[in-house]
Amino acid sequence: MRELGRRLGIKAASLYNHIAGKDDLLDALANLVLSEIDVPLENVEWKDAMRRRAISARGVFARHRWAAGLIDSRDRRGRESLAYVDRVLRVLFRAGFSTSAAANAFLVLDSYIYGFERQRPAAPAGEKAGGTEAAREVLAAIPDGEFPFAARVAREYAGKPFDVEAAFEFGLGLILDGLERSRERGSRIRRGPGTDAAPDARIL
Amino acid sequence: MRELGRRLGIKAASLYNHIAGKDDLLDALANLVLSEIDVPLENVEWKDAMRRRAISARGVFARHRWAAGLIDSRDRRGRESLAYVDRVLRVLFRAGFSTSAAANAFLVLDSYIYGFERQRPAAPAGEKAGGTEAAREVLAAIPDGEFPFAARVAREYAGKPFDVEAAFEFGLGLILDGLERSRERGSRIRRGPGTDAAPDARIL
DNA sequence: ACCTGAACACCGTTCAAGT
DNA sequence: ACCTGAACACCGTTCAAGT
Repeated sequence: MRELGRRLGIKAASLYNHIAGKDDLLDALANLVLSEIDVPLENVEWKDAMRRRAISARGVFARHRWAAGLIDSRDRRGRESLAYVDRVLRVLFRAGFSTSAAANAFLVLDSYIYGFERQRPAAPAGEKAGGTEAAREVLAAIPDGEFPFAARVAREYAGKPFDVEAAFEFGLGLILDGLERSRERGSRIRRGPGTDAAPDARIL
Repeated sequence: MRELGRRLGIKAASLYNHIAGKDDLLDALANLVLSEIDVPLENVEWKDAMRRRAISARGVFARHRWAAGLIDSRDRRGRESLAYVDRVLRVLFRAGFSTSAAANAFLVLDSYIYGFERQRPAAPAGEKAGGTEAAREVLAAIPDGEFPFAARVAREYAGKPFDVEAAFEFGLGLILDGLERSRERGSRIRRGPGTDAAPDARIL
């Protein structure tokens, strides 16, 4: 607050003429970031829509390393937040996911998306070249002869850069394929003779 | 610090006779939590070992909601941290993962594990019965007629509890199956005639 | 060796006083 | 309507003084 005031050329106390408090500001910030994530709605297959959403979200979280933490520390009741959730679920429902299947798919995907950039050691420089420096530091921290497996990986990436985007899309592909498989499996099972499954209970 | 001192029946300043500072303490805490996660080494197939690790970690992060955030805000150079990474990689290497495949598998799995409990709305009470209260609050926050898809999910879980463990293991299964598939695909491709692939380059 | 009180440089926030 | 200075209740940390 004090720092923000300073940057605006204003005393911290004056901020309270414009916002209710720090929480208010952080909520607004979280919503702003959320609105940067793009969720295609028209003319897309669900898998493609989710892939594009995931990639867009990861980009945002890579640019603003604090963002993922901020968003899931706030609760999900702001308009922007609800609108976002609604858009994502809309895509899944339209693709035939049941209520619980959609909820699970959402949770699985977002766990991965939100967790990814947090896991990744902070890469100071560009995107593609990420990790090299971090790997070198880890390597330096490993005592001689200890932790050979960790050392092996650190040595690998101390040399060649780690392709962050490729790694993300590798995991994303796994998950999307898995969701599709379980969706098909779900409907196949339920479509057996004599079953008149409510669309609500197709999977899980 | 001041609060911690109070609980120990001591002034905050006295803490500095025992620890270097707050950062020191948080590092120790992160390592302590890490050591609670169990990574089976003997007589286990990699998939089983990773599944057990994941379930154990999720349990820890569910019990200590601050832990996942703490751990990935610290850097990975403490002994405990390195030992943990080393154990996990050892399992993967022994199962035939290449260096980069192991690194990717690790990153994908941990992104999911660390992201999961953060994503999940805080469930005040017990594990299995989680989410009901949260769902009701979300439902109450949705304006009439708006966000129909979000409302549909909220309505579902305002009634019946959300099975957190089942949801986690659903996603975990997807990812492990996907990793296995890509591992097999990897070795199949490289084992073609005339190829003498280094074990280091089997996948990705 | 360990504790204490006082102080320092910080926070976010409130509020009476100014314009 | 918006800003300011002063103050309040907090932080983590330092350090001379005590035992």
